[in-house]
Amino acid sequence: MKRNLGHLLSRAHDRAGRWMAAALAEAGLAGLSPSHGDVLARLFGRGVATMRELAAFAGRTKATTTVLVDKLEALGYVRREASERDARSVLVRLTPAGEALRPAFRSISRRFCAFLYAGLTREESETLERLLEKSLSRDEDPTA
Amino acid sequence: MKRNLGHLLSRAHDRAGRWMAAALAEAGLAGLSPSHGDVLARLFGRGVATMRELAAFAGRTKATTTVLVDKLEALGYVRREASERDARSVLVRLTPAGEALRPAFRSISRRFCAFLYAGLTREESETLERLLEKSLSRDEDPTA
DNA sequence: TGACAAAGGTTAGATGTCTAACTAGAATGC
DNA sequence: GCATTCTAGTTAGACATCTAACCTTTGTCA
Repeated sequence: MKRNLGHLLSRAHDRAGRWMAAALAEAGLAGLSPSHGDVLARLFGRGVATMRELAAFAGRTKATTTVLVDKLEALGYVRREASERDARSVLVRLTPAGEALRPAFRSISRRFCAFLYAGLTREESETLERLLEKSLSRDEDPTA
Repeated sequence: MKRNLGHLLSRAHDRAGRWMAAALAEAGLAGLSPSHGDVLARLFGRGVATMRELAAFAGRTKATTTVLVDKLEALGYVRREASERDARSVLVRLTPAGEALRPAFRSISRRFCAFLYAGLTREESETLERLLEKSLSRDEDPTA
């Protein structure tokens, strides 16, 4: 035990982020970040979502999500709509151009998994996921 | 197997970063980021280091490290010195004010470990480290 | 020795991210 | 029914980070 879990997490996270940024660029989506990918992934799964849902899914704040959606909207991949049920709420939906990204995203997603789990056996992969989930599942700040 | 290792890594990394930022603020070091902590940690271990060494240790680029050291220097914790052996090189050294941070950093480091490994048995902790290291140890971009 | 490449650092500009403050609409409670 | 409080989202300002371009010094090699 080297007690360097912090460093390992940092390196693993950085590497995953770099891989994803490169993959997005390679797919003709230069300028999009992994967080933009999270937003799109959510829309591919649900079709429509509020800003709040997108923020929660991407693990970013509302403010950041506003900027992320601004960019996707400027690029023509999504559009904002007013919600009928709640006038405060904004619904984000894929445009046809956004829908057209779906196959590229499936490919990226599949290769991303292959990248992340490369070098690990199936059993090791499951163990790694289980331990990370266990580590994350306790109360938010046990030292407070 | 949920195939969500990317999300898990992201969450774990974010959480560790937030914990560290809060701990630094609590120690009277508000405004310092985990990367500043990495730079200081290296100096506590080695006493003196070049920009290049600090960048490698913190896992940041040279440009970022310049900014990090700028801030630590402005706060009076480190100072830059010319290297005698290589006129291109800059040596970074702790000032007395920087040295004075050492005990606070020991405490933070210890509590950080306790935080990261909380909820895991010793064996689980070792397994988690080993699997992350194994995952990180392959070639940089096997999909290229 | 002299040209050219490589390496250490910095600077400039862009971007993703955060917190804090703000607007506007919905819920709650007396 | 009206005031208070809460919630959804945006904006402004700050900061860490990156890449690209640059300067200076060192190393290489013919």
